[in-house]
Amino acid sequence: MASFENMENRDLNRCENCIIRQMHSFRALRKDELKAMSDSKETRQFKKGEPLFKEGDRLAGVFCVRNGISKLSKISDNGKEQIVKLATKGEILGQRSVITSEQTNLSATALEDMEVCFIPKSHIENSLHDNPAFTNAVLKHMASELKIADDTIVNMAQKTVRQRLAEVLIYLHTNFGTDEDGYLYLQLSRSDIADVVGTATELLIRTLTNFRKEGLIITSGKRIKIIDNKLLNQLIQGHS
Amino acid sequence: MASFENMENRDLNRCENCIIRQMHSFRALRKDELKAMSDSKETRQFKKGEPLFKEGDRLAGVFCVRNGISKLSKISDNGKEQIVKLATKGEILGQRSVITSEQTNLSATALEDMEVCFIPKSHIENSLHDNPAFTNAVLKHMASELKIADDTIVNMAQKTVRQRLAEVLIYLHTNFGTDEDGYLYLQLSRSDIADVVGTATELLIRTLTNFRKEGLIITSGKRIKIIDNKLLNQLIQGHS
DNA sequence: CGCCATGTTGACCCAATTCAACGAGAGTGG
DNA sequence: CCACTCTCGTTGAATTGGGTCAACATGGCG
Repeated sequence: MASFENMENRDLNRCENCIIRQMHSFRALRKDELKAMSDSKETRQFKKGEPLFKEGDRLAGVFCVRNGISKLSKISDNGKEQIVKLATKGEILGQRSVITSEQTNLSATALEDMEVCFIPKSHIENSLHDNPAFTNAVLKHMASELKIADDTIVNMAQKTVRQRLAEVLIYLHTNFGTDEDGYLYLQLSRSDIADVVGTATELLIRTLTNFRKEGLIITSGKRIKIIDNKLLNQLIQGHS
Repeated sequence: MASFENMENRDLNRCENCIIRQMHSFRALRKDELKAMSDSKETRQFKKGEPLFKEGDRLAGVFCVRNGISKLSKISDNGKEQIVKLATKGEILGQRSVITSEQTNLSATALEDMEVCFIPKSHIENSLHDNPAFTNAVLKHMASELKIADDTIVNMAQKTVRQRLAEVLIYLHTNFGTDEDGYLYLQLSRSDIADVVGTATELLIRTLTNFRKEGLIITSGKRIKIIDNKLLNQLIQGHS
């Protein structure tokens, strides 16, 4: 019996032991909540390019990313895609729409092969109902998401494509890191980068070319390596 | 004694009786919480143009708008102001930064003479700590703010000034209504409208002029009247 | 080997910013 | 009361930034 419990404790597929949990509001869940969650959760695989859900879907639960990266995006009225956020290991997707009991506002698509836990929404609802610590943690998280979103609004409205690209490159660098050669780990397609920046693919490529000519970056195929972090950072602020 | 209590109940300056309260998450507060809040709240007046707080301030509490309208804005790195949100009667300002115990991310400025209740943050913190219904209400509210912000990101990134202006006009119409002549009640300055739309004042004015020529709106001084709501709405979506 | 998706470049056009000038109304002080 | 200034609205014209279309390269991948 003791050894059985031990085994269970070591099982990394159990939410109780999931390292991912440490990274976000699920940290505030009690043991019993985690156990129940773990018993009814479902692990799913998504291949690169597959949608986790689409804008307007009604979700029966939330997705907890164990591995891989996904984009959260929306098609604007004039038909162009805008990527609002990149979500990676440890992030919860679909939380917002479960909280408000609405349809999802954004689509989620795998940018790499992904491993994702699907957690039925009843668990979230129950915990929101009777675990104030959890609710508070979620609230804090949502508050900082809102801050980021507000800042993004200002950037989109006021900055040039050049500045926004510089910002995105640094974001990709600090959040997803580099491979052994110093190239950005996350290899987005040119058109995905354009959709993050909020511009056309052609202009995105031209701006990348400029950066290369100015010695700010090096490219090798689709891979990008940041050379002059400092100048890139200056770019974001002052005009030039 | 009985008559005294009666008087107190009718006193509209008491949070317990404040009509504003019905409009938002404060509805979820208990009577005792409201009483305590009411005893330590402070009513303040702000004149048109005065700041309630500035980006980067540390707030000792939140502001509950009783009357008047304010803008929440931020100066971008290249020095231009972007208005992120207009807040009116019944809205709570500074809530986000109190929740995350951070400096404010946005500045708040009165666009009209305002009457505002200042509520020390301890009340919010206490209620978040021991009134789950309140926390949930705040969470829901923040979740829908986040949705709005995400949509704004997409609009800013993908729509033209013409489309964004159409959107803002309709927003002003539906949220703040019109005077008896059908003109928009909220008379923003041209440069404030430009700061909401995210463009230069000159272009804003030109776009307004185009709308006038096309019979979509009428202007009289700074006042604006929407004539063709339908066409304006179509504009926002399809290109034209 | 050839196909299809993705990356790249050129040229053109429209959208948006910027600088400059001017007019009109709202105080304000003489 | 007028002249003054200040801010705000408005218009013109020049310039830059960004979007679009079309052509072509490149590079996995069946």
